[in-house]
Amino acid sequence: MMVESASETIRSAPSGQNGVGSISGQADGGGGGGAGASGTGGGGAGRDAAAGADSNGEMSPAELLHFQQQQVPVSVAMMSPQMLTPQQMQQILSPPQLQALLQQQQALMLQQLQEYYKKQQEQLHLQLLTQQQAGKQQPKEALGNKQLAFQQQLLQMQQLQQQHLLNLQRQGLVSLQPSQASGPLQTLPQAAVCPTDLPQLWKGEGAPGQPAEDSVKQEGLDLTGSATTATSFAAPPKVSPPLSHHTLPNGQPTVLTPRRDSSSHEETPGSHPLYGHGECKWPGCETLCEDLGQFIKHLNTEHALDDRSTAQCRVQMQVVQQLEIQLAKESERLQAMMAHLHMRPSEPKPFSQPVTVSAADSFPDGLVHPPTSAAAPVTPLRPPGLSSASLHSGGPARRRSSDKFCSPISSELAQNHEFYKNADVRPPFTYASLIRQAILETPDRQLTLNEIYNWFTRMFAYFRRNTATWKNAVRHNLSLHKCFVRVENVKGAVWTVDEREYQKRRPPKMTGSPTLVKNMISGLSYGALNASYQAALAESSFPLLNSPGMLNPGSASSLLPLSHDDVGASVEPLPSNGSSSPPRLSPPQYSHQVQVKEEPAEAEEDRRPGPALGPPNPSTAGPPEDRDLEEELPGEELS
DNA sequence: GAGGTACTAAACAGTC
DNA sequence: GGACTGTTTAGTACCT
Repeated sequence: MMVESASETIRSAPSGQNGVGSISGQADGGGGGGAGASGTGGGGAGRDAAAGADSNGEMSPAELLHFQQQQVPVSVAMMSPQMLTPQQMQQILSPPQLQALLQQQQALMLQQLQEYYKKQQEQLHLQLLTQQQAGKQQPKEALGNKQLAFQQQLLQMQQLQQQHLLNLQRQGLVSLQPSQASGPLQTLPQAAVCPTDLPQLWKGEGAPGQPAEDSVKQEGLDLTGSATTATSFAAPPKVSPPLSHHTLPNGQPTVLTPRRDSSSHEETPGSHPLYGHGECKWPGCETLCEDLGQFIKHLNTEHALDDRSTAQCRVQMQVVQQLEIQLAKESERLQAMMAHLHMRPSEPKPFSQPVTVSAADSFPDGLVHPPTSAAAPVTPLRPPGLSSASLHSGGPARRRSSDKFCSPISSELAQNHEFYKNADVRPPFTYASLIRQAILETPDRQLTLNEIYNWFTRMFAYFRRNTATWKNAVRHNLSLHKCFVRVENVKGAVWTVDEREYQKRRPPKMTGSPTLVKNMISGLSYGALNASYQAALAESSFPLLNSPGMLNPGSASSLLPLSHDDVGASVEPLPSNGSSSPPRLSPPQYSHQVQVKEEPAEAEEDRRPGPALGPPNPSTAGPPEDRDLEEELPGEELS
């Protein structure tokens, strides 16, 4: 339960919160991004802060940047509360005293910080308003440039704000609780730190001087980090800033490594990972050092254990995390591509589509699970409609709600065939439905027990282990459910499915069950990733969902000749009284399902490499055993 | 809480 | 005798 809810949260986070987090949230600036600052910044105060601007309230982009850069050292100085280093304070003060002092400083710093950024926001808004008024007499290009400059400044300011808050966080002055932080505070922890943010982040505090063009370029790149989710600016939509959105055709943001890191990270023995090509590779430094000794000296002096270095280290940690997520995504993409290239072109490839899931989404427990089969590499993806609760379920998993009532097993399997085949994930279907699916997938609708076993192991990586358990369960289900009919053959016995019995054992509960409807809708939302799946559901599920009882068994079967299975079965209102339906009215599947198998299982097994949904074998159509079973079943139903 | 359903485990018997 | 197949029962858990 916890896992599922957590993963749901995570699932919604990557595209939404992350994207809006650091970058777009900033881009929103006066709007949503600065919830703390801009929320109160709508007024006209802060004129003194705008003293650097022209009397007209107009500022050129260069002036804006200059203004902003001038403000930075002041803010840094203001936000550096400690005359003593934290280490010194720890030595002097006792823990309670330190705690009290920290809390006091936290309150003070937060107040100052909020006031400062509030002023900044107000000033910016004022300038923007002034410029908008003045821009009525100006060409639109000029207005666009000024607005762009404001946006850029806003971005820079908010990045600096993040840096400062990061500093405070590192000092323990600000606790970054996602729910309590105001404004950019809460955006930082989940922020999608695009690698291209790095130069800007590093230099935001340490390197105030930055060319305007570089700033524009970097901010443009910054936005690509969240370009897939939000690129909204506080500016009017008319303004289309010439920001370069480097987005791949598949929608993934381009991962651009920082320039300084574009060089290889070769590390020779005796070298330092932060030293290469004669310069310091500390983020944002690039100080030239002639040799390693000079670099070490530089490292100890310039990058000692202080707040700035620690904050930069923390940011670097976030960068690494982001890169790891990116790596996970790209690995998934690679796996899907490889799977695609090794499959028949006509075969459904449910995971070749770019499923954007976060790493936490992919790995519910945060770990990379080794493959359980040497031949089956784990594809740690969650198929649409599969809740995380059903992933890696070690014990008895109850998944009735997501089983037959909601998800058509054939569609699910067709969609996620590769997933279940490779991932050690228990399929969210009952044994009965799986057995039935295995039988119905064969041309002659019959399987021996061993073939059922083989189908399980072939289709699901999960069933490649604990064979005794699940095979026992399969046998148990075959014997327990009347829907599975054993037909004796000369060479053995085969199992068939009595569709009527199968549907009979599950009374329609779809209507009037909020949970089921909810689950089904939820499943449909996942299915939206696949157009065909959605279309199939639209044809089958939704009409049934909207108008229960409108379909009779025959029409339901005609919708999906082979696999109307669970949708039809779960919705079809079978008569409670078995005698009310004509006993001889065989469902379409049942009419041709019983055909005696003439060939050994292994040979047939080899001819069916996958979930072949081929047409029934005409040579075996209409055997006499069909009649035998039909004569046998009505009596069973009438009993 | 009752009833239905599903899963797991186990015992047992028959067959090969 | 062992493996496989099929049946049955019991306990447990989940859901309605």
